[in-house]
Amino acid sequence: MRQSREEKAKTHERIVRVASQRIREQGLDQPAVAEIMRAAGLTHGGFYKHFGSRDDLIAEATESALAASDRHVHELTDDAADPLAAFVDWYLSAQHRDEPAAGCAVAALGDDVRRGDERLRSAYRRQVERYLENVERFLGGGEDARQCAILALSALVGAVVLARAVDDEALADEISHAVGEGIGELR
Amino acid sequence: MRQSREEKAKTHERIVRVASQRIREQGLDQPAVAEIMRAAGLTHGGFYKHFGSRDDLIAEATESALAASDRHVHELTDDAADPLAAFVDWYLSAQHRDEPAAGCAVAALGDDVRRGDERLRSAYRRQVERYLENVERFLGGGEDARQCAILALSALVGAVVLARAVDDEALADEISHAVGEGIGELR
DNA sequence: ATTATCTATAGATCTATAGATAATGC
DNA sequence: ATTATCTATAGATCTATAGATAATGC
Repeated sequence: MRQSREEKAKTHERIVRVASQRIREQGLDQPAVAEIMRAAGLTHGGFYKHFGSRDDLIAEATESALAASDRHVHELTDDAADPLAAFVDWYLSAQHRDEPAAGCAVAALGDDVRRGDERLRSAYRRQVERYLENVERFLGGGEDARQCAILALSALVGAVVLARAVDDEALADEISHAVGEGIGELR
Repeated sequence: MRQSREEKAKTHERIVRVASQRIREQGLDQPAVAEIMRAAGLTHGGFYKHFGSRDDLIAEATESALAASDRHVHELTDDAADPLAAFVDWYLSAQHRDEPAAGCAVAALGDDVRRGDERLRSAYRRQVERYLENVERFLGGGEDARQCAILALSALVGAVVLARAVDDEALADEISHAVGEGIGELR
């Protein structure tokens, strides 16, 4: 059953990708090693030839999930006529709200990262800073652009956290809509 | 070692109070029954005379934590000259940021409640609605007061989630300050 | 007699490791 | 010969239960 080194590297990446989705959906503590390996098409025994510990995988998967957010922002906005609108519309969309596994790790993992170690919190901060740089640029870089960017990002993250947690889709829609309107009026 | 019924009711409340602090600090999954009981000054064996299951305690503790937020808002604002400022200043304070165990459960448990059952998500929604009613009232109840209240609450929750998760106190302070300024300009 | 709490433990689950298997690459 | 993955399991931890203990309240 042994595979080549190239195959092993692909396997490693597949485990990380599966884990980065699972942690956004279930949190950092919930997905078991065996479950992640099964989802990656493997048994749990080989896990420790890829990672020193479960914590190592979780850290790598968290970093991967956060980096994916940054790539996604650039894909959405690099060629957009209105990059701020493109970013905000995605962030507040029902699809993003309903698919945390494929969405922003800053919104999906905030509470978990707070309780995590330095590596997790540092990666989280770096993605927050990248978001702020992007939103500041979208806003045109005026005098209070950074303050506006912080307000906008906080409102976006809060809106997604609230919209996902409440058990009322009409309220979730109302929150997303109101925050979208509010951010539109910031510039 | 047996105690009276009145004592038992007090014990029950003490377990719930301890649990409501632990879950805000550590999340819904982390604190073990034995750990909560130890923190309440008991052994784990008696737990199931108080609660049908661990999930029952977590649900009761979540409801208790959310209700505590509502009481706290009223204590802060009922006699305040500027209720909105009193609420926002508390919410964005370094003390609130640094003591999640005693703070707002909407910010501390958003990601966890999303993954939780109907009872948790319903209690969460009710507290979100109570927050919105209060903030709407603080804003004077104008035409777009509800939309402003949603924007303000989202920004507050997002700011606390971000400020707690990043590993840079200067950035955390900057986030809190910027969101406070931004909300001040809403009215 | 009842019952609130305690000690002890069964059963389940999870991380991590040991040793076997089989394909790679010298 | 090396090593990527597999099967099997040790050791730790957690929920939930069983039975013992001792204070309450009829």
